[in-house]
Amino acid sequence: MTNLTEQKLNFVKELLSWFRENKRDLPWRKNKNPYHIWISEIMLQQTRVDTVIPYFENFIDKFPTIEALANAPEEDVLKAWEGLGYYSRARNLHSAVKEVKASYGSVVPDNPKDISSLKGVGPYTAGAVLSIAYDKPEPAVDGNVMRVLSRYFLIEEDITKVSTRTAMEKIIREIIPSDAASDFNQGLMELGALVCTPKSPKCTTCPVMEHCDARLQGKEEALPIKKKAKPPKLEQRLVAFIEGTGTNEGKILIRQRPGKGLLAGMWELPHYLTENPLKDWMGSEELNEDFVIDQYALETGTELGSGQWMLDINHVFSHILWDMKVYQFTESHSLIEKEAIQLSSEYRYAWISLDEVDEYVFPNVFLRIFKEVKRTK
DNA sequence: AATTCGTGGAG
DNA sequence: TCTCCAAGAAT
Repeated sequence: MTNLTEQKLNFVKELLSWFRENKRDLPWRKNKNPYHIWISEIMLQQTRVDTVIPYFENFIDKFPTIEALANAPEEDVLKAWEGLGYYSRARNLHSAVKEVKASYGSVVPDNPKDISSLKGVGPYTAGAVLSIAYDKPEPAVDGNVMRVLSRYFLIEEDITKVSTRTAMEKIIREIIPSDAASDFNQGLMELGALVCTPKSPKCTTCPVMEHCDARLQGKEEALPIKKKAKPPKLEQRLVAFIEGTGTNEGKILIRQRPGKGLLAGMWELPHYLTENPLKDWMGSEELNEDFVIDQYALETGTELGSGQWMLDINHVFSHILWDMKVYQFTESHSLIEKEAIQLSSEYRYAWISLDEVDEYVFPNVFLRIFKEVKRTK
């Protein structure tokens, strides 16, 4: 460390001092338990701190140790993740924890090679766990860090590019203090979260504002450079809220999605993508209901009675916008044997009462539909 | 390199 | 209401 500029040395000193005075009291900062740090880092991927806190506390309560999580059924793990989004994180975490139990004596690996081999652990998470839990001087470059660095050093590269992140990891390796890696990395992220915010950065109270190149040139609001994401693709979907008759009296029909892709393995109400999205649903309600009846028959070989509009609801994913209309149907009669339902479809089906909803894992949009239905009835 | 993975809060 | 986006990883 002989060619460090004064700008860099100043940055480390002021950042550490600021962090130790201003760090938030967060649940995963109560101790240095590597398992806890790991869980928090997975949950925090693309997810706000305030959203994560209750999930983290419940998760640690349900699965206090590596062994407890490794031994838990996947369904229980997903249930604890319900509503948090990006459900592959939960599956990968569960798989990785089993691997830690099997291959590392239930101890979270403390070196880059081993920890990076775990499912769901990428460059950021590997560095975060190694530095925060084990004080290893590894970079943990997330969106906060890239925003802070891009401003402080006036880096005008697109931060959505991998090459930009690796360049920043190189900068961190040059300046990360070997005796304070944990506080340094956390300090960078904390500064980005509390002071060097995306909009209206609070430069007047920033501990490193004096040498911040972006601020000195009045460019802090223009950084970081980030390519705009494509708008979500519109999908108009017709949802079937099907109430059972006979032995299914008082129940509704749900189905489980395939194990891969969007909302993998989650339960939902049956719903069908319209072929030609008509702007603002110009088609008639009758045509919509007939479409559902036809699609449902094709998928399950079972007939539905006439439908009735229940509610409209939208849900935005990162890349898809579901514009949904929910119709209520009653089970009419089976065209074929009930057991055949599962044979003609990539979905599994189940009749449940609304009171049993909490025994299955549903993505948020369907929980909202259930809540609305319960409120209305 | 570009796309696919959820959700909800802030302005 | 609309836009952005938050402690990213896998493919």
